Amino acid sequence: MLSTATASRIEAVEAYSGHACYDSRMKNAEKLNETPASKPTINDIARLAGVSKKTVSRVINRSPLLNEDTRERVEAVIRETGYVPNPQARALALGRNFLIGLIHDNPNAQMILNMQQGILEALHGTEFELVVRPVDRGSATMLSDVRGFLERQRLFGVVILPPISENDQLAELCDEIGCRYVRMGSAVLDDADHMVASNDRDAVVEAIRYLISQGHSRIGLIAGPHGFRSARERREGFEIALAEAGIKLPRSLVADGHYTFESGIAATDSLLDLSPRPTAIFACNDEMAAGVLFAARERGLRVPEDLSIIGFDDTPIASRVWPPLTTVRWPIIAMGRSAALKLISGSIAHADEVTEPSTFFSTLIRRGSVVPPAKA
Amino acid sequence: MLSTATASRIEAVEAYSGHACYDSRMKNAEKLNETPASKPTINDIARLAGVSKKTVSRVINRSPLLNEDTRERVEAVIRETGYVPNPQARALALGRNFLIGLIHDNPNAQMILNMQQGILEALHGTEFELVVRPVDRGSATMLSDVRGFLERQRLFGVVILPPISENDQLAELCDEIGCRYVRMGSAVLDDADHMVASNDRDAVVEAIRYLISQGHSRIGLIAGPHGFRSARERREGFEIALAEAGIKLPRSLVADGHYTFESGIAATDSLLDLSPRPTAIFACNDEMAAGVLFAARERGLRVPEDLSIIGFDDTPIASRVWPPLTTVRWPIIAMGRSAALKLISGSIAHADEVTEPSTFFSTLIRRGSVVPPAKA
DNA sequence: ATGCTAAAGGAAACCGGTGTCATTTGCAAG
DNA sequence: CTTGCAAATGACACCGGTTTCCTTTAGCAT
Repeated sequence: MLSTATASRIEAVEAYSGHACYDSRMKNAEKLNETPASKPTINDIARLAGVSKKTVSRVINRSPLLNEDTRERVEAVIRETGYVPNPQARALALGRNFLIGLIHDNPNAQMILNMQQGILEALHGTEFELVVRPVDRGSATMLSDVRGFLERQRLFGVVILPPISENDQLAELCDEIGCRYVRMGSAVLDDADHMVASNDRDAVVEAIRYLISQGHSRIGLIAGPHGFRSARERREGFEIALAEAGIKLPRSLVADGHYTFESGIAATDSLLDLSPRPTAIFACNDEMAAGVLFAARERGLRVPEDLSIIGFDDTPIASRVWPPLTTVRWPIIAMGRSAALKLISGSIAHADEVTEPSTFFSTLIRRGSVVPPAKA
Repeated sequence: MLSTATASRIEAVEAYSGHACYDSRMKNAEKLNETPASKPTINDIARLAGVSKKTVSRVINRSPLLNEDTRERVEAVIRETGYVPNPQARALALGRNFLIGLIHDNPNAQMILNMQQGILEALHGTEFELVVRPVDRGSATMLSDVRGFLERQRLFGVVILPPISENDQLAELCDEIGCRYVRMGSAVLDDADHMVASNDRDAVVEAIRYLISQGHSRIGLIAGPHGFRSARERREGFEIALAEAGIKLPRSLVADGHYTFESGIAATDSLLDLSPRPTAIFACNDEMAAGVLFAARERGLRVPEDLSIIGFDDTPIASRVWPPLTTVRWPIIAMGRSAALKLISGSIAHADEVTEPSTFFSTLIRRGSVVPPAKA
């Protein structure tokens, strides 16, 4: 008798040391347990419906092998009790979670958040939740970090955002672990089941054609960072459009950028030092385009009269500066939604035969930053 | 014998109907299972170390009741095998997940993302993951949505972002369910364990004092939406600063805004229609301050010569417009980190006695959008 | 030596689902 | 009237941890 009391005390200490969280809320939780209102389990449903656990499980999972009467009886009990299956138990039994991971290494907040929004729209009403996971592309342990994350959490699948999505090793890792994945990108990087792409190159061709149609021929380019697929695609679009118009430009009209505001300023400074200077600049993203505007103002240049500007992404900044920037909009939210649907289709009821598109098209948004060049 | 084969086929159908996901990757997963490399479980560790499951569990949970020899032996096996406890099994046994939820209803992408960054910094290296959950504050089912989310997922805790954090019912709901929570806010809304606050009011007092010190006395205010605590705090700061300087302004110098760019433009239009018009405008966030700048430009006003502007938040837009905006910066990332640490401290090893601050201080960032007013 | 206690560790139940396999029942064919 | 087979359902083990409770062992006073 005494030894029993002792043992209890011991284990109390043990528990305390384990996860020390004895605050006031614990008491509330205990009270909750006392009430009969604690959540019903599959056993409760089985008992109330007079069937076995397995039958309830079959109802939950829409097994076609059930008698209609049984199904309806169980469903009635489920409705009455408000029963919801415990996702942790399901995850354990299935060896797989109902979590979708979002892996990104991108500095563009708006892009990530729009992507999240699109994914969450697709996940809404399903049992899936979204887990975010930023990674450090520079880190030597990046791959093993992600591996640990995927293996430990046993995610259902992941959406990988650019630019880290361009890393083929990451995709291979997912394959190896058996984790579904969808990569977002500026061009087709993988097969249709694993990829959602925008057509950056075509969009840039359209943008540059527009500049040319307005009479520009000395057009500067602020490129994206080396090694980024989006940077390559956008630059190729630039070159294609010039080539088809028969315009040949000196190498000096192409400046390097890093997709940052500051790099946009620096690149613009070098471009505007040229003589004759360009009458228009295409920056490979809006951050840099905002830098172009900023740098132009610092020099007292008027935009668009003295310099036309086009950006890429249609982030909020593009419409908030003065003048608002002409830019390329790509359907981030729709792409996020599509990526998530690709992952979970087959696991959700109403998604029979829905094939999500893999390529999305961007559009040129014409605002006030482009006019014909001043007569020289 | 035949009936066995039949049953197998039946259950195969059953499984198919349940979660239909028979693609090529399934095969990979099966192959993985065949390899001996499949993840070790607590049973493997127990066997290899020659102890019981419970002892391994005690090692994992740092029970003080263990013999040092035993602990070291088990830890050695854990290291060798690279064993990591299965979070799903733990979640099931403990009745609680190792997931931190982020509940928000905010349109400000940069704020949410910075907050995520701060939280993830705190979570890094722990077993916790971050699950994001946007809610619709207008929706009638908001509370029951969140309830379902919390109960189903059995989250360890949640961080609630403004403005939804100001909803007391939400906090009560967390209490009732027994889910830890921390609310972020512009003023103290709850006790120190459940709250991380910035001092918006004081920050605005400082900003307005600065305008006054520059010689401004006709200062317009673009307020935030009714019902937002941050809007109230910032407005009070405005009034306090004017009162202490003995400045009395007509009611017409206060315009309503909704924290959006467009509402900033509209409010500015009404303020600049006044005669005499204000020489400075304080907008309660940067989005609206950008709207002020935009609207001023549309009228051909020079900023800052004809109109000084101060914003609030120091979002990227503040430094990317021309002229860059003087604004108030609050330490979002640090606050996010602190919120997460408040939640998990006690459950992580190295967090003994660390008490996280509950109030954070904002600073005025002086850029180019404020100069003394032109002599009238 | 004996008895008592505390420390250390193990056996088995449990968390709430799913998978495997067996059983019951109904019905058509032989 | 069996026999054979499919449909419907159930019993039970299992997923990988934690908790409860019990046993073994060692140390110490009597």
